[in-house]
Amino acid sequence: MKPTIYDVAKEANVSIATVSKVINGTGRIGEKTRRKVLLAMKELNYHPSLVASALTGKKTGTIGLLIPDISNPFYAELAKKIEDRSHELGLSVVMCNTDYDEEKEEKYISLLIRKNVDGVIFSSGFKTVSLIQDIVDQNIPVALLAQEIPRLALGTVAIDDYLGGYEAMNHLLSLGHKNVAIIAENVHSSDLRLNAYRDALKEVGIDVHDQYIVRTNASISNGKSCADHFFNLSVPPTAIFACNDLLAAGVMQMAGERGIKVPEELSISGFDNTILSTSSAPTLTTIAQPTEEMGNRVVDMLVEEIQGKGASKQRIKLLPELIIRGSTASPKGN
Amino acid sequence: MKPTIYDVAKEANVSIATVSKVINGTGRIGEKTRRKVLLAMKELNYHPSLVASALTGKKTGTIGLLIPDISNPFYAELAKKIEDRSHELGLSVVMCNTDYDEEKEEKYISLLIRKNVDGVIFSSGFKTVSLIQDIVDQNIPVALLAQEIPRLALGTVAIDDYLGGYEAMNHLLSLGHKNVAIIAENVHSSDLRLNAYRDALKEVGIDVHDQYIVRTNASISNGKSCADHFFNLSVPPTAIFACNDLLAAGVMQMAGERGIKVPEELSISGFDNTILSTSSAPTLTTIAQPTEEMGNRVVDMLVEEIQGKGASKQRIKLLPELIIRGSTASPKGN
DNA sequence: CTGAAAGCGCTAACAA
DNA sequence: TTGTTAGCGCTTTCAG
Repeated sequence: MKPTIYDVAKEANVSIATVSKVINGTGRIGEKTRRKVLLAMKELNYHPSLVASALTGKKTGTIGLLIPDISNPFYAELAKKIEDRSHELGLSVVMCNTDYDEEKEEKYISLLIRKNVDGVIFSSGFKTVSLIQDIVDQNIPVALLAQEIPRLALGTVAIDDYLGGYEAMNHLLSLGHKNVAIIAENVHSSDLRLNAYRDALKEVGIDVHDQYIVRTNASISNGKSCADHFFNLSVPPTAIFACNDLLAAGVMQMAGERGIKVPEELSISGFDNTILSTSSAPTLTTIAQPTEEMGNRVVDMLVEEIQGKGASKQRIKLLPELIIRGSTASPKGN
Repeated sequence: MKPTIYDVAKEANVSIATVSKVINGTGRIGEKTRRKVLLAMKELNYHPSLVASALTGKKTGTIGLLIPDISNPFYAELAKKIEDRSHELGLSVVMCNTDYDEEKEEKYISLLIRKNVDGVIFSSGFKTVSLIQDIVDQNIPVALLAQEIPRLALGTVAIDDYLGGYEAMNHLLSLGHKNVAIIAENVHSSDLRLNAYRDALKEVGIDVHDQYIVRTNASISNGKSCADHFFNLSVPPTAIFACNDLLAAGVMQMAGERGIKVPEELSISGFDNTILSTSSAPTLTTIAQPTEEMGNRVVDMLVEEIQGKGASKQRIKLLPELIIRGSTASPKGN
């Protein structure tokens, strides 16, 4: 069996209270006894049980991370930063991949509550907002990432999606494109990017055509089929704004398959600035999200909540940045 | 405060033992009481604490996943499959991103022990083998993924790396390449791929030149610098076998920067068949690992260990598959 | 400076 | 069928 605090106490000839104190550095302990105890712990290869200490009211040192799809490079990057920062702060993270599936979301929420996690980070793409309320009701600190929920007073770290959308559109329009399509996601952030899309078009006096607007879930294959749809229109767009790099990669692939040259015949802008945007050819013009800062700040925000100290809740909006690469150019004959 | 089993018992006018029984479906409970209890649980929005039940000797329902870099698409994919399967089986997974850092490895091992996880999956890239022994000593079930450790009698799911390396080399050589370089990783699986590299060359009577062999860590930028190194040789290789897609992507980028045409002037083979291999242009010839099956089987294997039933430990070697795409061709003048 | 003892929320005999 | 009770391993007063 795994050694317990009793074993250590016996080995060191002290009481369990004493052992507990040296483990936690609480109370005053004589240098000799401390050594004795430390030694006994080494000897027995003792690892204090977090389960037991959690039961006595201490924190579990665990946070939950709800993320829609870890195989999307953007989320993978975010997860990595979150994990990094959490680890620095001595927290471990339970990865909850929801696959945009409400049932999984629900199961995970319940699980996290039962696990007594210290807090949870909800990342973009969360469908069932009412579930978040469930967790808030349990007095479990929550932080929102890359997703703002207007009606919930929760600490949030996000980027300005409207601005990001506007930057992408502005770039495309200033290159001279008139027929610009958009592939948006079925999540809130895409609503804002879509608003920017519409506003940007109106601003330069271009009508918004519904046939140029499509919504889907993030994946390369969906990007391909949406592109295919656009290419089949009687007046195909000369530029496509894909609301994430995965979709953009799909568009680029389909363009390749149809023999459509990028950027000569078709300009493409992605969103997220993932690893995909530099590994494609041509490289992808995209909107960068500061994943590292987002990850750090959301963890820090959550930890502050957990420790109950400090700053009142806030919504932090970081600014996206347009990264111009090889997939965008002026339309032919411009 | 969060409701406890006592609150539920009081609300339902029964004892806590009864409540416990209906929660776990153990013992025999009258239909009426069961309903009463269930109702009380709903009313109070009660979630049984896993922490408490874990302390009484039950499983924690948690496994640890040690992975070197979740932002590497191959690992992200693997993590996703593992998470999927675990979730199906009612397990949650603590993500431990080690960054190939021995200190992090060590901290995580200790953490997982303290957390009383039911088992842990060590994925390729684990440096400090002795640490694995630590966890085995604690009687915590372990499964190895994509990484075989010859001296440890542990359940393992991996691919046949030698075969994978051989397939890649065989493809390159049969295209007529004579000067083939390799970029290997600093992990065990690359040893095997490197062996295959050497054997394949010898088989066709080509000398193995050390200048064509480089080892590094997986990243695009390392791929670029290794490629740069090769391009500067007096006799640059006409083909490069990169031991993973990240490195291959780097090679492709550097080739682009130097104006070297792929595949006309340089053939590239990757390894892993990640999302990168289809999003690049040209698309990348690579060796596919069956991530889904690997993920499923390693989880199943671990669970069997945990449940103590069944099959003796085994090493499962799945077979890799060569995927020929656009980045390889016969060398010029062949 | 050190130890005894009362819980934390739940499970699992054992009684009733 | 239901309840009583003794722990699980640890923290934390409160005494000594």
